[in-house]
Amino acid sequence: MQKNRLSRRERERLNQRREILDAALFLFSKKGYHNVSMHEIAKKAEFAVGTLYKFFKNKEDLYSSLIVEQSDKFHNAIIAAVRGSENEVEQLRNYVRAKSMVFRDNVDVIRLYFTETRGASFNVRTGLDKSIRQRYNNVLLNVLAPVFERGMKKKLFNRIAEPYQLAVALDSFCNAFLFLWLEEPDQNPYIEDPDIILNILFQGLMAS
Amino acid sequence: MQKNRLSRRERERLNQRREILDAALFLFSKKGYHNVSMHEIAKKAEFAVGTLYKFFKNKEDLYSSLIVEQSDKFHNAIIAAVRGSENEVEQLRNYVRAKSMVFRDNVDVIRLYFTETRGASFNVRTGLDKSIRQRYNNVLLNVLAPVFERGMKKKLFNRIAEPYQLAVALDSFCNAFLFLWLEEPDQNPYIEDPDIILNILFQGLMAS
Amino acid sequence: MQKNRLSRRERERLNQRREILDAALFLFSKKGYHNVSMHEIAKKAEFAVGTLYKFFKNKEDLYSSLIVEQSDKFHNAIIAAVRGSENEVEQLRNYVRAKSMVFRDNVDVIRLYFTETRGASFNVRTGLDKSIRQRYNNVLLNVLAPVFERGMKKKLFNRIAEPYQLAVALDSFCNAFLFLWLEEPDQNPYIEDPDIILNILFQGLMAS
Amino acid sequence: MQKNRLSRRERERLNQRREILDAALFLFSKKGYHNVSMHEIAKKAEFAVGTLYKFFKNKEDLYSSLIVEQSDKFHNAIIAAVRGSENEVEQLRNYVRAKSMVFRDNVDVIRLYFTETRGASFNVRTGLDKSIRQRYNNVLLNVLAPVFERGMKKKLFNRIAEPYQLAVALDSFCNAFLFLWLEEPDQNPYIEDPDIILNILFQGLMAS
DNA sequence: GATGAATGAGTTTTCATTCAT
DNA sequence: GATGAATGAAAACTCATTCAT
Repeated sequence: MQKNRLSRRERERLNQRREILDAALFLFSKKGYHNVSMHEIAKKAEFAVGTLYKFFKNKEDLYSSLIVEQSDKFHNAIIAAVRGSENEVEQLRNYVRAKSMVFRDNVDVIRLYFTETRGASFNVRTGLDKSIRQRYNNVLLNVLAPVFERGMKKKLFNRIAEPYQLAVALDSFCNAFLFLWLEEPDQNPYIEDPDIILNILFQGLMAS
Repeated sequence: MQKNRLSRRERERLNQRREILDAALFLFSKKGYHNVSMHEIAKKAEFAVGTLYKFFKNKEDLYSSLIVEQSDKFHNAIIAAVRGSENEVEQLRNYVRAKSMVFRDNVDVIRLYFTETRGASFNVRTGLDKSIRQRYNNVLLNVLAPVFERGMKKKLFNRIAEPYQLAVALDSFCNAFLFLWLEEPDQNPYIEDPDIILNILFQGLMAS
Repeated sequence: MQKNRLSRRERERLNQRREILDAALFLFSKKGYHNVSMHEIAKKAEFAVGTLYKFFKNKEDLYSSLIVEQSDKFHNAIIAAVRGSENEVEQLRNYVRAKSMVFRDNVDVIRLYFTETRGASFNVRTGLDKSIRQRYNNVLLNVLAPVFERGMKKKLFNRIAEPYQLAVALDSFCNAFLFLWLEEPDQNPYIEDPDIILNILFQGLMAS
Repeated sequence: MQKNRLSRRERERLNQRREILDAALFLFSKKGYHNVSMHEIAKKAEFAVGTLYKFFKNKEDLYSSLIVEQSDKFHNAIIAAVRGSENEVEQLRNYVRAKSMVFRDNVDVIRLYFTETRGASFNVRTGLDKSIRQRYNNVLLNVLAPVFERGMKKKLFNRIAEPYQLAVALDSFCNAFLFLWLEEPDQNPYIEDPDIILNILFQGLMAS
């Protein structure tokens, strides 16, 4: 039997933290950092304001924790997806598919996430944005780029550019097309079929 | 024919508006919407706070005007660049080159711009973000996509995807690579040579 | 005609400052620093809270200004009184008389003042207490002690102790007796007749 | 005769109370009533906050108990010192000596004590200050004044003032000079030699 | 009896906006 | 038309006190 069971106390605390973060996520993603007050979060989470401060040093800390947690969730889902296959082409498909899922299942958070990665994050004093950008860059560098690298070694892919550049390119594709989908889900079916996105890259990439 | 000359009054007003927007731009791009006060802007622009409200309905309006103005500047520069050539390949090069220039010359504003286009714009209640996204989409749709369209008609390009999709793809490339440059200007030389960016797309695109 | 007239604006501002300080003085002296809120002061002074912050950086600053101002008023009154005579014995009488007046006319502030000079001032982070103690020490050192010094030189006084020590002694007398009066005004008539206080010191001091 | 031994229970409780008061004393004397939280005291005393409320009704009560206890300790030490001799002159010396000791050995608490006796005690709603002032007045009235009274009867002292007035005078001397010592211990050696303080009073007091 | 998590009233401070001058 | 003093709602955060375990 597994031993890493938490005490009831600890489990309860974790649950409460969860509930606070969920409430905060809901509100932040709907109204943005500066338009959500701690009282609002407390009310939504059904706690007293003071309780929030037992879990998080201050508003900034709460927000950071939230963003880091969500980012990690996203990144991990993507990493897992890529590792779910041995075949490089399939790995790329999985990558696109996983990103699509993340977009689809987290519609409301995704804009928040992009504010911190692509946009101007003036919400928190600490370089939260930079830290998350770096975390994500690691995904590109250590997970996606190697797929291209291996594919090239196996002569599956033409070396039309450096692996890291291709990683950046594919990722940017996904973001761009998925944002289109975000805007008008009906007209842009990229979420259904990863190949729509991959095709453009593959034309030059695939060794005939 | 009446020259569309403005009265001294009008010119003065426009100048003042200009100065307010410049001050606001400087401050917003440095500290973000919520960390800049109207007093700060007034002081920087050397006007009284009350005066700001003669030109802009409120803080939101001032911010919107600023973003719209900057966006238009960016978009116009890009459109002009594309129209600077007759040749489709050259037009794509100009596109990339123009985007690079915009990034390079507006480093501080560019993040602000992306907050409103890619990230989560919670600064203003009105759908400023949506409006700007649409404006930019028009650039892709009416300026960049036709380049691909014409190139295909002329058999310069393979029809590896729909023109609009290619436009989105190329644009996302530019953004992604230019962001890398933003992060570490020294290691990422994309700004100097547009072909680094174009190459990936061209591999499959160019008719052999 | 005198030229140091202030503009109407400046006079008004000074008046407002005055009104704020008066309200604050009333409340602080009645309830103490920590038991008075900025809202309370604002209400009493009939201003909006925000206005208080136009005049004072923060609560601490408001309090400091108040205490420094009152202390200076007290000190100046005492200094002026001593300088009001040429005769050393009369100067000592004036000193006691002036202290009595200060106590009598500022009953409510006097405790506040002593909190900062004798007691433990934890109200303000800056060493306000030390600064005021030093200011007062200057009064003893530069105003009262010289009276004893001169009196000794003129053979009016016996040198029963160092001038500064006598200054400290006389002052402590005054405080002690005046506090008794503060406690039970009716039974302790020290305020009326300075000689009651001076007598004890004079017994040994006066050259027969 | 029943030995007034306490049960183990009671002794334990007293010990705990002691530890709480010690922790509180340390913190209050360092930071002042309003800058110390109950949690801080609980932590320092190594109890849960709730436990503090078993011993003291509330923060105010805890503070009052502390001040009263300390005051009594001071007063008793002084009373005992005076009673340590039969000779009136020696009794006055003992008084000064005992006050010096109290100051020297309780440097950190002494300011707190004076806040409650001389300054403005706004910490507690109840008239703690008044009650302590009265207790101390009893020391002057019932212990120190009688020394002067007896000395006068024995013709040791001149009747230069009423005994109670002399008591107040001597006490105020001590306080004033000991505060000087508190400020600058090196330059003011009053603690070493009680006669430095007594001399001024003695000049007129002592029957030649 | 002891604990310490939870509470929420109350505090200081900021800042967009107005309007008398 | 320009000014900037005045406003007061609203925010983040603290902490004495309670009470279920």
